[in-house]
Amino acid sequence: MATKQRGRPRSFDRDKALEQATMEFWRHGYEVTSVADLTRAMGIGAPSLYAAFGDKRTLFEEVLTAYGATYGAFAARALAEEPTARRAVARLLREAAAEFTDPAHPYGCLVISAAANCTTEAVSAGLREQRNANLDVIESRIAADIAAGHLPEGTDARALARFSGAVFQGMSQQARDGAGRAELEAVAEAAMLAWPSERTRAR
Amino acid sequence: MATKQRGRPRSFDRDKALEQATMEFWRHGYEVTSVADLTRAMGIGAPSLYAAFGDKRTLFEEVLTAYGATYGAFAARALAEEPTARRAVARLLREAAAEFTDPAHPYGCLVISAAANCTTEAVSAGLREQRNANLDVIESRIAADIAAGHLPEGTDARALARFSGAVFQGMSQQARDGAGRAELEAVAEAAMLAWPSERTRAR
DNA sequence: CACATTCTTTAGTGGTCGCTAAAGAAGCGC
DNA sequence: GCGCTTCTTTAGCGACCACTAAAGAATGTG
Repeated sequence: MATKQRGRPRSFDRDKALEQATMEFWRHGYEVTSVADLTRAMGIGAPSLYAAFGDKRTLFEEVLTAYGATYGAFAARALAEEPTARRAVARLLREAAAEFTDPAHPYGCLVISAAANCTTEAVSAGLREQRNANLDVIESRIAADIAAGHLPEGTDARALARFSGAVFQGMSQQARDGAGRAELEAVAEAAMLAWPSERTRAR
Repeated sequence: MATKQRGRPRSFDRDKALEQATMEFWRHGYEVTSVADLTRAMGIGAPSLYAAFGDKRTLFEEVLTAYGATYGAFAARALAEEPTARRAVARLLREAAAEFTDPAHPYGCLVISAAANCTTEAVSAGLREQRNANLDVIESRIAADIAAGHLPEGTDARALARFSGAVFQGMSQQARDGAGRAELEAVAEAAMLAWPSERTRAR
């Protein structure tokens, strides 16, 4: 309600500015990206940034949310839409190989690389929790498949989830180091060899 | 020759100061660690640091060299001393699980984490090259084993090396995120399931 | 039109960055 | 003792950090 806006209208596209901020944080990480870097990339003055997005930390949190809804959404989709844990992780890693090397944006995963060497404890703790939460999702999917008989009884769900997450994070690092899509797809394929084979419920 | 030192002697232990600098860079990364952080940790004034170690970048390079000869030496040893590529990588990952979680020093691998979000291009390029060089070592060991008949002919040496490196890097990240030694050992063990089984030369 | 509201622009704040000139302190040979 | 050398201490360089007060500009409402 009351969508009538009074006063001088904003002269820039807020979403596009947020997108540019995302690219900056993605490229250089939270700590190293300066407000001057951001304002230059966003094409606005510092007071406009602070008026529209709060301070640097708040802007970064909004960037993270937007990232999770766009570039990072493939991960949640893979883990939610596939019928089994094995297929979910296989798709997660396969799509990560493509996403991490897409030349349309910085390489690797923002949540993994932008958090590195972050001295702002609140930010680094939040990102760490986000990564560990993703591990929990994978683990619970594996546990469910074990309970359903799709994976062998002796399977260590926590270890297999950690392993899968480690490969995911390693792929992000290698994408940053210049690995190409095909190379990362080979890594993803190799990783799936470590998984126990699935069993169909019937039989 | 001419070991006689003239002038006022240095009042601090250079090696211990280097060790303290190593810990700082290891904890916070190259870019985020300030010279003020370093001088505080090393217990010396800024001019003493510059006289003894050059500038920040030169000090970091010396830290890297020292790290490779001590905390990071296990990796080169594992890759050099084991008879086969498979055993070399298995040992590399197993020992990494212990090393990355040793409470006597910061978690993870300095070469991997200290380079993250490093805007000083010379530094980040050097570290990237070091990581890629390690990949090459693993790949050549695998290729040698394929040639010697220890690994199946169809084995993709580059992919298997990249996979192993990705797990190594992922383990470093997870150690930084709080994973314990046992958990990382489980990851290492899982990773080795992706390797083809070895064949002895005598059929 | 005047006025209130909200944005942008200009120009800074105190603090920290990597780094260093200059002066004082501590060892050597003589 | 004196001078020479090399270190440490003090103090501060210009540049950048995240952030903001104040003034000007652009819209709405009356």
